[in-house]
Amino acid sequence: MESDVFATPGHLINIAARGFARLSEARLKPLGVGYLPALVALKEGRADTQRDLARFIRIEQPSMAQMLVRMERDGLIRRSPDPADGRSRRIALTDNALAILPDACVALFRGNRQALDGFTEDEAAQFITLLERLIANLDRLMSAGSAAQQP
Amino acid sequence: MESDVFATPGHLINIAARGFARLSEARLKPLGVGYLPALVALKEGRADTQRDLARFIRIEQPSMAQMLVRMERDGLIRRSPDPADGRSRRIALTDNALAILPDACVALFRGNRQALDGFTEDEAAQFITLLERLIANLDRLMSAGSAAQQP
DNA sequence: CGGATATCAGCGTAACTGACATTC
DNA sequence: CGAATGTCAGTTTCGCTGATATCC
Repeated sequence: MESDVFATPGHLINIAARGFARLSEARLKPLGVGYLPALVALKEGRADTQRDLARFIRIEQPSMAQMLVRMERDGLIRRSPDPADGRSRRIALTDNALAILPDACVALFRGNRQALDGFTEDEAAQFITLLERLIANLDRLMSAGSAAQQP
Repeated sequence: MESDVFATPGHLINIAARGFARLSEARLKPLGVGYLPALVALKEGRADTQRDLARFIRIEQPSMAQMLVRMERDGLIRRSPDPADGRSRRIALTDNALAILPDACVALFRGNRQALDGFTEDEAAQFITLLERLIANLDRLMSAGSAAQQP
């Protein structure tokens, strides 16, 4: 069985993820790499509380909280008490973030386009589709927990 | 132009990588997730010094060194002075690592197979190919970017 | 000496768990 | 009261850079 560990999706995806991270870090210079999904989610109104953001980004609350602290430190968000719920805080983008976001998105899209250099339209589209199917499988495996084991 | 940040390869790959990491962490219970590539590289004789391992795994030397410290701490490797080169140390797998590795690889392959559940043979093969092309593109982008630094 | 190998020291991010406080 | 929201504290992993030792 010539199964090559170094040609598994898991390993390759890990390499690709690190490559993207480094490229993005170089290009979105002043901006934390991991911030963008949260910033865009906020801008598009997909979430405006820590809880919703954490669910959307798919991380736990403390991780989200920590990121929000950094984002606030970096002047990207502001948090104000929620009048309707004393436990909650409303998260809003600062003007600075709104000013930076468009360029950051442009850089992001450009990096993604270049990463797909040489891909035909069909290949790019299928790649996205396959990735989404793979992620769905991983979700299913995790939520199914350690109970399900079928070869 | 569809500008959905949440459907970019970079973002999806990042989600997939975290999914794989969590799945692997759950399955390779006693084993550090990131260890496997190094362990397999050692077993297959693809590298036996820190320098070669770092190049193969594609991380910097201090990162590799730190991982080797953890691996040594966890009883997976042993390092002995290289008689032919006083600077270098030969890295060898312990019996414990050799005993654990096969099962770990089985678990790894099973996870990868399950992640590709529903993929046809062609889809799986093409997915790998596209990933490798994407990684090559990222490599090119990074080396080009750092090489063309002119003040 | 100059270059390669490894290590030390320190930083930053990203995630986790567990234990609260506060408030609905 | 019980559940939800958020924060605090501590840990681990992983990666980086920069600054040495040491050796070829």
